[in-house]
Amino acid sequence: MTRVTGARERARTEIAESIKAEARRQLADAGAARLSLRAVARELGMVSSALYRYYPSRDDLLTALIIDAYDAVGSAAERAVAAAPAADPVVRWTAACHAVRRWALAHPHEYALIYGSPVPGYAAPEATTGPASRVARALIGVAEEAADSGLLAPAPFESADVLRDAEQLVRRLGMRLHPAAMARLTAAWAQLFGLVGFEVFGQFHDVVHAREEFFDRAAADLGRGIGLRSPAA
Amino acid sequence: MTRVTGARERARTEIAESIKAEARRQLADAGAARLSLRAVARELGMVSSALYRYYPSRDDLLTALIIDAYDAVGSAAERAVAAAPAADPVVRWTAACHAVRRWALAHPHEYALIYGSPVPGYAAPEATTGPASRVARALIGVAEEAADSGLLAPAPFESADVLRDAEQLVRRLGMRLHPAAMARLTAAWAQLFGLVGFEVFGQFHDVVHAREEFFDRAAADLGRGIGLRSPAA
DNA sequence: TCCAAAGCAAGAGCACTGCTCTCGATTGTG
DNA sequence: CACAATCGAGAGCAGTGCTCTTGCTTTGGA
Repeated sequence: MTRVTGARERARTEIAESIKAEARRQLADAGAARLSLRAVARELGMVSSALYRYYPSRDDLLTALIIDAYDAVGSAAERAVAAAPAADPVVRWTAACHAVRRWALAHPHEYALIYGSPVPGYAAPEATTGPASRVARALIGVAEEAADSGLLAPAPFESADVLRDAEQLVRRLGMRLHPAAMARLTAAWAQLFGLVGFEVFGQFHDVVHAREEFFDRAAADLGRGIGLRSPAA
Repeated sequence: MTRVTGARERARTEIAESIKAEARRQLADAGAARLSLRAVARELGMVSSALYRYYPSRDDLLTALIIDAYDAVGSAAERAVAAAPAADPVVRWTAACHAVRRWALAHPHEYALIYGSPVPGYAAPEATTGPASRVARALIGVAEEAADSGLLAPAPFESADVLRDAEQLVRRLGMRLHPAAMARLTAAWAQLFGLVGFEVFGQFHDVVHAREEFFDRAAADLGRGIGLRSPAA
């Protein structure tokens, strides 16, 4: 895959990469709104106009950061699921949830970039949709395995339209979860980010102090809500 | 309450109000990031430096808008609860949820301002905490009434620390809900805004199409999850 | 090997931003 | 009436994203 490339091309991707790295540093420091192309260029010892050779606009640079961020949470969730014991779907589910939360707390500004208010006038390009679904795929994977082991209780979702949406979605993602379960999982997916977002964005300030425990219980309930069951001991 | 005030003072609050109104218009149009003091001043026929007599900084103007936004969602939720039939807590709960969702969809940028990523370097002043809790209070009210009518099933929350947080919170808000119920409600509260936020911020694009129905079921499940029960027919 | 073409950094410049400061004019009050 | 507080206007500062032009360097083909 790693084709041999000319010196120029190699230098180009290298510079583009260090621009992104510096941008990510500033993003982590001060947030997306304060990310300045000029400051990035300055820090890299180049003039601001030179930077436009690598990223045609601020939005393009942000898009690159967005894709990386989606990949980072996604892979964190995947790794957490892979590392969790295969036997108990509820444990696997909460492991994925905790991974998302941990990543979000460790990278609040990157989290805000992808799950917070969208940047003004910014439309997510197609390129982001793939990485954006990695967390969802990980969660769906847990539910599918549970279903295979007979540990996914049937939980109906009484709406033909919603079930149709769910079926379409499962097909598009190339997965095989039952539509009703998929519909409930979609809700749980959104609700998970409600929990994480409130904590990251400070809405739990002076409201919840025992946050890890609170989240753990809430996440487990979320998993049980979509029908996940622990194996009988 | 409405004290008689001098002409100057009256003019002052009037101007401050029209600044806020124009700012809200621009916020609704383009989002918080694109809200420009200079543009507001321009639209009002004044010079930008004059505006600083009324709002010492952009953040102060934003704070005023934030308070108004919290009040707007809060009152929408309160009115929805008041208008819903008193007999069925689940219906009352979902009515509040729908009110929040409707308001959010109608005012996406204001929603983003209060429940999206916090503006960089902006710390919510004390003055916002009151209005910020109105939605939560409305939801808690529904749960309390349900408990009074015997329609709140006991739903434990197995964590002493979390229960202590919940108890503290209930006391601070001057309410009387059972701590375990409060803990679950806190989670449901955050999850509700997960559902709403994902829809408003476009995360449901190409994922959920039957959104009203989807939300309705999810919100009802949320209510049942904290123990709300419909009265036996 | 030579040369045109493409890629690149640099600088100047445009229109915009939040914010500060100063300077007169206006206003309400002692 | 006089004085002090308040106010609007303007200039100005430092910063932003982005464009365009000017030369220099690297590259690939004749």
